[in-house]
Amino acid sequence: MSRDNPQPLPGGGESVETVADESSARLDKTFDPAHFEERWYRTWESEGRFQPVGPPGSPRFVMVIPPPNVTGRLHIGHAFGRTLEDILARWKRMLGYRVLWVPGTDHAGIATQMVVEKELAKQGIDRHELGRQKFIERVWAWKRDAKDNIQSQIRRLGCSLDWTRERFTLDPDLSAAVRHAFVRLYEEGLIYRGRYVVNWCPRCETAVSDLEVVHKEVDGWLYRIRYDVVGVPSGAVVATTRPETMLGDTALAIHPEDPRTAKFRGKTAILPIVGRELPVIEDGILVDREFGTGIVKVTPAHDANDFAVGERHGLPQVVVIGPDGKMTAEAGEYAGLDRFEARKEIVKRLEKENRLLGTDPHDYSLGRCQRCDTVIEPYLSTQWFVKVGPLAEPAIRAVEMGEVRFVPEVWTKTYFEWMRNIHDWCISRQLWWGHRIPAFTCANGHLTVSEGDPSACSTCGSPELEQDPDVLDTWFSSQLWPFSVFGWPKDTEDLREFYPTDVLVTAYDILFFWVARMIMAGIHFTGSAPFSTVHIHGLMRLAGEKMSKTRGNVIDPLVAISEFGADALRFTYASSATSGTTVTLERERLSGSRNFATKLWNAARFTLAQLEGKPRAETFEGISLSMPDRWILSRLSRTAADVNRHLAAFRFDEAAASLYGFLWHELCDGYLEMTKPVLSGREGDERARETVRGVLYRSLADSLALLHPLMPFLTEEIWEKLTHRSGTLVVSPYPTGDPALEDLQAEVAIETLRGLVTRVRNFRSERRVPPTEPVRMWIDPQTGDPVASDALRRLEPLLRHLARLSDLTFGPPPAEAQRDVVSGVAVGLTLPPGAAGTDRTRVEKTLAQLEREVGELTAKLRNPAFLDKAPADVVEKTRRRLGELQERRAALGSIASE
RNA sequence: GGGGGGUUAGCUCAGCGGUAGAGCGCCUGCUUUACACGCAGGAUGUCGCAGGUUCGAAACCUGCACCCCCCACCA
Repeated sequence: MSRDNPQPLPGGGESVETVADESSARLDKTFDPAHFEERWYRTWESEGRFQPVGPPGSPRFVMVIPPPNVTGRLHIGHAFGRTLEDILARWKRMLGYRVLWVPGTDHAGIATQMVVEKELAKQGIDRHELGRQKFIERVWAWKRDAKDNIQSQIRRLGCSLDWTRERFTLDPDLSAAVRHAFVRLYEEGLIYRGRYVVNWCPRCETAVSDLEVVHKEVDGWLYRIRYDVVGVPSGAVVATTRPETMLGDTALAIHPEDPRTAKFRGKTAILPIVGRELPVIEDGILVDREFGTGIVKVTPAHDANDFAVGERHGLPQVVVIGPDGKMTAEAGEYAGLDRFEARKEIVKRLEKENRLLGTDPHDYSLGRCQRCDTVIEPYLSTQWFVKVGPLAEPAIRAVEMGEVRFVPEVWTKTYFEWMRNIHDWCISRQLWWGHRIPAFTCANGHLTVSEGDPSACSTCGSPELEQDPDVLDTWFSSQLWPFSVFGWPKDTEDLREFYPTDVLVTAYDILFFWVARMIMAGIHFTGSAPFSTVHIHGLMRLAGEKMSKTRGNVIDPLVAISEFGADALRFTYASSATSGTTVTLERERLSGSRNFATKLWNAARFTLAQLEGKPRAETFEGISLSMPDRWILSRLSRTAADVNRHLAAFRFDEAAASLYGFLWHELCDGYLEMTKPVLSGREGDERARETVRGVLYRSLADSLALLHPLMPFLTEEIWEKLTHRSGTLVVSPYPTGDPALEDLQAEVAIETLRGLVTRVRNFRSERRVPPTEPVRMWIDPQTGDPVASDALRRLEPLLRHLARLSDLTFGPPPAEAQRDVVSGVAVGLTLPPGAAGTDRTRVEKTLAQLEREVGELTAKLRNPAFLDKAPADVVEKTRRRLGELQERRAALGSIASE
């Protein structure tokens, strides 16, 4: 089935296929989701189904989409999260909530800039040739395409987002929110500018935050180098993993209380190669007495620790590695060399000068750029920072007080760990794509930070102002997303009505990048946490391998949709959504979901064919329902209750499993087969048929409704044929279970019936009896649950039909019968004379197992401690079970001992 | 260095104090008029290892082993 050319359809929502009445209730014989998926999406959207309905102030359910980056297309992991959100949105909508789910995209500063740079590089263009203005225009063009792609992908998935409220982090109003937030934090002293050693990517040529540095353990070397010290003939031996930085050394440091290094106190060392004099300083914070030689070289411009030491001791900062990762003029003869080349050269030189005393294997963690994997360089530069501590405190409290809760709960601890050890956040980026920092410098060097573009310096009034060329970390704007989409900082109606939101769904990889910062920003700027529940799902893996863009194994959800259908992909997501940190997407599971969709389709075809043009019971009150009717309605009600419970607990996997089990194994395998004798006219009267039709209708209708959040397209398509109403399932009431329909007696009776049927089939199978061969069955009416036994008499025709019995007798079985006990009911089965005999090995195997279990339970019941301490119901249950096992053993034993 | 998670059927995973489960795969039958993307039946688990708590442990506790994440400014 080709999904590439969806049927062209006339625009507008009412565009449903116009077919004559007679066949309008029929479904195509073959199930092809391509025939209706896109059509239904257009219908829903054009009818405004995704916009909040109901009066403002009525119970609402609000989510904002985690805005996808406009770097390219969505992968299978994004589609996973959006599917979970859509399940919640559709579920809540059907429950009658005023649902709003806000769509949008993120400009994703560094990521998008890199993608476009790469694109340009293919054409041999460097961004610097284009210049800032022209380059940004190119990025905007890229953004438009990417946004369109993402939007169409999300639509194909079926996500019920209110597209009339779509936002982009660089939209004018969202940009205004960013400037407002920046200025406010600046004025509160929570944003500051300063010259510090920051994480610098020499390839991206920008500063990055701590979170954007990925640490990996490497097998490295520790170089031991001898520095001459005036007045100490032996010199000082220092150890370093980065010899190239020694050119920037401006001191040696010792611990003030370390006797080993006391002789260096107050001395002056000579920096090898360079010849610079280095004071020996004493610093108890930097120097660990336990480690190495007890002497540390201090390089304030190339190490964050050394920088702090330099500040404490007023040391000069000598920058020897430039922003491009090449040695600077300060590096003398090494100027222009790449930092790693320089390391080799310097090591060679030290060896030659006999200063390299040794290289020891040394494992350490090396930071790399999250985006390009380049080794991060600690680099001294002027940057903007957020002082995070004061913001973190209330955000920690909000989670402690339960104002925000994580599901699953394990993530709470991770959140606390990070928040309680939080560091200031470097927010300036030396990029072109993003929000320009609203800071201006005048000709006299004064700084003006302003929400609007200022016309004059706030200090000296100079009109010559230059805006800071840097942009903000993309997460600075993302953290405002849950309220900036509603118009903050303006006091808009939307903000009042839809903020704070209810649920945020995201993967754990952006817990710190985004979730934690949203909580901080939300509380700080609006006074409320931006959501009450955060559902954290695992990262999507594809059949065992980790999925990442760099590995190139990113799969476009559209590929999966075209092969299996959107509903199948969604159902697979739901049923795979276990609480672990990784979620595996298996091809086999996709085809399983597709099969499930087909199953439902065919069950619906059967049902529709039965209902077509015939009367059915509209209500079940005051009419007599058969045991199977009562059973399926009871199971339907319980399933509805289960599904609601599971969705409320974010257990999408359990919800999917409940629906799968009910629809396939109870409705299809069970009830549909039970109705056939009645529907075909072989059993029952017209009134019974009307009742069955009514139950079928109700079962299918409720199943469709229950399944709709998971499989919206298919269910809506069938719903239309079933109810003759177009596009209404999306807003139909969600079944929550009807206690009046729950019927324990019917469930016990039918389960017993099904057990008996299975026993007969199993009997045939083990004797290799073809279905045409007659099998006789006896049921001992004295045994089993009295209600069930009584019901079985009335179910006799059904039992005969399902088990294909030639004869069924209520009475003690003859001696030659194969006896057994099923759900407490004693039965006997016989074959016509001359048929194959008992399968001894099988019976004996079962007997052996029974023997073992009987032994275990007997011992348990002989144990006084058990009788004394276990709850009475457990003891009673054990007794009953032992009784059943013994009965079964006796029944089976009678034939085994023949 | 700190923290978290995992180890259950061939595979992917539920279960988290009272008889070991699902889906897929596997084996055996099947023109049972909705469905072979199906129907029916079946096999398969010292629940990582060792102790402990308990009448009772896959589940709780303590070690151990192996895997996977995250955080971290020890030269």
